[in-house]
Amino acid sequence: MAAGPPPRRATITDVANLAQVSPAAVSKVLRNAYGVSPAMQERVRAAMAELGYRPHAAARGMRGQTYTIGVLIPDLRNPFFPELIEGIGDHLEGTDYQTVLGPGGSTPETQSRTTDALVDRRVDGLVLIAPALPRTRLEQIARTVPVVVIGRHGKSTEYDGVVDDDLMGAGLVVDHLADLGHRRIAHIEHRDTTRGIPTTMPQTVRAEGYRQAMERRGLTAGIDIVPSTYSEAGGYSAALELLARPVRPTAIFAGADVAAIGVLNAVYEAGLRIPEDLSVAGYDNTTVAAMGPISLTSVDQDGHLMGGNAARLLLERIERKRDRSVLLSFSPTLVPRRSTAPPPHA
Amino acid sequence: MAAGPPPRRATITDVANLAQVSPAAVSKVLRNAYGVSPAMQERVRAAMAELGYRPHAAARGMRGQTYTIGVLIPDLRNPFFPELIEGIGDHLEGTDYQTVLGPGGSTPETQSRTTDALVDRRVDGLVLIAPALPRTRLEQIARTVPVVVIGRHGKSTEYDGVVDDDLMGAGLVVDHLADLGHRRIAHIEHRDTTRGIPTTMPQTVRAEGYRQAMERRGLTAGIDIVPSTYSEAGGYSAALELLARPVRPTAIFAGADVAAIGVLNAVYEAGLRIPEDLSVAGYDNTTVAAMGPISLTSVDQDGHLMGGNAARLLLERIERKRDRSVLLSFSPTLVPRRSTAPPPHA
DNA sequence: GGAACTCCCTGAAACGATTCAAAGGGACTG
DNA sequence: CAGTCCCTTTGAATCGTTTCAGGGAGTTCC
Repeated sequence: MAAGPPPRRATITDVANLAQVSPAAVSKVLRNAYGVSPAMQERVRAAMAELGYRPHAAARGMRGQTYTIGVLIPDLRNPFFPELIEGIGDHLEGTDYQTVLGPGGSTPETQSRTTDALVDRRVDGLVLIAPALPRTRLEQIARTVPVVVIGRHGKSTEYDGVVDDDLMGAGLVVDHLADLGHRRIAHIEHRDTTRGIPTTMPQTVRAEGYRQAMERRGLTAGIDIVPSTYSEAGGYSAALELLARPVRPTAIFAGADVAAIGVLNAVYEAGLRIPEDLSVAGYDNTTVAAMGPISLTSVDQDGHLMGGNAARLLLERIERKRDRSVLLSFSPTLVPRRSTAPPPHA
Repeated sequence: MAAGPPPRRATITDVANLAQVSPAAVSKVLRNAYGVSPAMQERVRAAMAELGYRPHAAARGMRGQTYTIGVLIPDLRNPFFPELIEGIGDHLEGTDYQTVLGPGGSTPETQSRTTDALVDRRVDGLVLIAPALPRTRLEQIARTVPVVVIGRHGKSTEYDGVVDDDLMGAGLVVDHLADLGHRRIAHIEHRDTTRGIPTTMPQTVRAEGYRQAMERRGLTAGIDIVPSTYSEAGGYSAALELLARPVRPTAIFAGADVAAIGVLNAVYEAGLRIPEDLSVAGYDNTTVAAMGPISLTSVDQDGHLMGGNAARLLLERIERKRDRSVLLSFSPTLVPRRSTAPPPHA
């Protein structure tokens, strides 16, 4: 109906005046605080509705909370992250909290800047997705504001953690390939050259899981790790290197789907067929992996579940229901597809 | 070195005390405001550094600005959006502004909620990416805070716009296919059933561009639009429908790459070959399109450029350098790949 | 019937910055 | 040398909300 530009946003005082109560009372209603009669509750709500009142988050933050949860997201292109975000958002649905994303980039510097920016904006809690920051920095942040770290394996007393068991995930892939009869299974690892990248990152654990599983299956001789990056270009160059080996591997386990795609490109260009000549597996079970023409065997982490739990842990901290730290480790599952099969002449 | 938890965050007053100046002076230094002597500038900066002072964004927002740019991002999985975000971020690099993303979902209701949440947090400006909100709502928001809308074709006096010329883009695809000899070119359109979705959305313009181009090329009889959704499932089902036609199209132009992927799946399962039996083209030139095994002909929009310009327009508004609205329209380019070729027996 | 509790509710003081009017101090002008 | 002007600096008010210490009005209990 009314379409004119509101000359001024209604404040808590406006509401208080209209409802004939004190601003403090309105504040209580706003926060569902204790000590409010139904009658006043009613009147205040009516006044808020009439004025179209919306609380000023920044002003609230000056004394109390901002009802904002900050999420550091390093790489917007990583198709796994939206799952996490949705998990977080769904868990926060119905609460007064609002998710806000800070694009953090991939370097410790940019991530540090973005995290600071979120802290400056007084978020009530922080979810850090696979942060490339040293542990001391993480703990320093966690002393300022409740923090949940997703995807880092190290434990800390300062913050909570949610991880996928990458050690197990890598094992699932090796077992799957070994069961098919492969003995020479190569692995593409993400090896970051930037200093300050900690060893508790998923890529390191995945490589370690690969190594352990190979040993467990008695395939120590077939261990072959190519350091590269989790990217299409990284997978591509690593695959070229592997295809040039005097004795080629019969299977390539890329530590991430994106890298596996690069492998597919290289294999495609080399004129080899998948899975007849070479098996390829990835990690993350991204939507790309599921596409018909690609059909990539991959490891699935339940991102939605992980995100939801991260949000839960964070709220527990914010609402002071818990004060000791927790590390939640989820088990991944293998999703076999057409990119893996028994090796040639097996 | 010092690792202990700072007992309290330094405030502007702490800085003022240490530097022996007034808080107002510190505030000026902070904002690079006029009327500050180099000497004081120097002393204040030193004090800020010594205390590790960081401005409290919420408190700043109470009177002045928050130095925060809010970005509404409807679908985190859309691989085109990261380009835009990066473009925005790069343009803001070096300024005091920080980008913050609000995950908006795909419905008008959730997008409206997220936008409100950003406004409640007093962002200085708002970039709305392909918002599914009615124009009146957009204008209402724009009267509260500077707004740039990306991807909507309608003009408004209240907000600025940045669009890709989808009419031209669709024409590029049709021309390309027609040049190859195709006459029966089908199009998959995104038809939203939700009420309140305006007709200035890209999908509508793309469909119109397809129609106009077909007529221009004298292929009116070959016009065949399948309403579906821009998603893998949507492309899949639309392709099934098209493949079941008594007279099959020789080329399918999906309005988005994701939908094109669905088409590929269906075609793959039907045992047809691309491009020998059928040509397929998409839109958006996502990373998936470039992958070797897929190699999808697509239309490229320069997202980085568009995002950067959106940020520029927004800053102009925030800094009051301009008060009349602008609509920037960028021209897309065609990226031909292996998924398109002359039709069978041509 | 008075003391002790409960409940609701309120006034005023924060929170950390920005803004604004005005004060102070030189340098320039006539 | 007084008057003007300009530039730097400051004190105090202000933004919208929460917090905190009480104030009043009923109840309950002995």
